[in-house]
Amino acid sequence: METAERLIRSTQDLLWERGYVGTSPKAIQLAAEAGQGSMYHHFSGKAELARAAIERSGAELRAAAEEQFSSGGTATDRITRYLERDREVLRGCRIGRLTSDPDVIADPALRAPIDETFRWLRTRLAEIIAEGKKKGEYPAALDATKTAATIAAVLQGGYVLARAADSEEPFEQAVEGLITLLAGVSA
Amino acid sequence: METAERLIRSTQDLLWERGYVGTSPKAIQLAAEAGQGSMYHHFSGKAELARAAIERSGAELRAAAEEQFSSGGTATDRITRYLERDREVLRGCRIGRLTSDPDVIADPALRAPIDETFRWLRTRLAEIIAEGKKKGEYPAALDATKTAATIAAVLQGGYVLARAADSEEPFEQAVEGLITLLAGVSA
DNA sequence: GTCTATACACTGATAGAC
DNA sequence: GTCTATCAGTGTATAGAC
Repeated sequence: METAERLIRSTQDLLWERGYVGTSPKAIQLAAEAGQGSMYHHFSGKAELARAAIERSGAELRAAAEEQFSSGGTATDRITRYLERDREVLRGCRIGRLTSDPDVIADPALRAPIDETFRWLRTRLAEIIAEGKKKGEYPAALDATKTAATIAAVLQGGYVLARAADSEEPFEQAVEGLITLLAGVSA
Repeated sequence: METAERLIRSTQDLLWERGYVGTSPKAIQLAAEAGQGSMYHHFSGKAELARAAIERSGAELRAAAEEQFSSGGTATDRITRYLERDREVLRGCRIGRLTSDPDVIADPALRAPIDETFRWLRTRLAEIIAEGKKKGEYPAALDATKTAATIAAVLQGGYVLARAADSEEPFEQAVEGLITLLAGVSA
């Protein structure tokens, strides 16, 4: 694998594991088996490398979600499949966890790919709910945008509760509770 | 105010603002207007000080939530009041945000007060839902524990979405979406 | 493209004086 | 209790050789 590619992937891993503040150029170089000069030849510094890594992770997250969204069945089927997909719950969300980092949120270049990813997710969920409304699966009065935000929030919040408890249980409970609530508004 | 007290409060602020990894003893001393020697006289180091600060923040969070929970009205009234309480959404949750920090999650002494706080919150929400079930406000089949986890998750996830978007909007949408879903299962 | 050398501030403490 | 001195290590680069 090329050096630049190894640097990006190592940064993705370290950002997931340690966050932005907790990730040093030195640690990236070590993980990527690249020297100082090599890293600074390919990237201007930690921020640019992080931007590349976050963009990559965002794209991967979107692709993984789209796999469930584009699978067949009713809107509820597709949403449920997305919610119940296998996840490494205790590691948290690679993208969502970065929102805790003040240096990420303060830098528009680093926040942008995170913003885009969640914006895409909420929009995509809203589209699926809107389709469900058209087919009579949900009442016409259901607000697709708000419901989509609720679904995205349950996942992100589920990760938080799970990491706090050092157990996947609260994540699973939150998801199952949401599925029950969604069933309650179904026609 | 006493020095130890000032140190704890400054640490609470800095942990909220910068996280654990991003908060240095020096920054704490500066904020608390205390010298090095003073800080290390009162606390063994950064970890012990953080523990005191997290415990304090957890207790404050519980007290603030209990204010809404113990107010009058139906279960839905009390939950809605809690969900719609004024919050500094873009700052995120003082406790929840710390779950992103690997050094916090790795140290049982630091994770414990976070775990306790969310465990209390989920239990308390479940009690209120159970009361609602007894009074016929919710169907007997509704799972109080799961629904409680969903509610707690929507708040924590709402913070994540809001910080990603640099806007309170997705938080508010997620909360409103949840309230609609809860109304859907109400009798 | 990659390497080594250098730099300077900051981190998280410890030691001992007052 | 608080202060100042000191310290080994890390963070985040830049400079210039190869």
